[in-house]
Amino acid sequence: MHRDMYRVVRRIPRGKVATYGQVAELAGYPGAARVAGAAMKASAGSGVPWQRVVGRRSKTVGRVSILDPIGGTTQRQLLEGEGVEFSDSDGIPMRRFGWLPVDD
DNA sequence: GTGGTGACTGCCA
DNA sequence: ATGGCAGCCACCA
Repeated sequence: MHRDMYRVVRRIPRGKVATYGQVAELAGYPGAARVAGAAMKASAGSGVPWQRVVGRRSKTVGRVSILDPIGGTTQRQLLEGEGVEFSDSDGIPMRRFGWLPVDD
């Protein structure tokens, strides 16, 4: 259920980001990354910090950043506002801003 | 109940 | 390193 996704997204710490696949898995739908995405778009206005959920290959989705086709600009703004830094070459340095469910 | 679609991901060319 | 194709899972028609 989308609610499960929301629950997971909501527990992402401020200043950290998670991938769709990660959210899907934690929500109880391993491999259903696409579903997570669908849930995100549906979450618009649901008070869910969807901006903290990004695609693992956020840099190469058909030649462009996946963060652009959507409300990419808005999302980026929000994330930067939380302290997440963007790299022009790698998008978001998951190595540092990737959310680890353990350091919750 | 069957078929098609998608804010994804991973492997192959 | 970039571009394309196939596989996944849940939801809507």
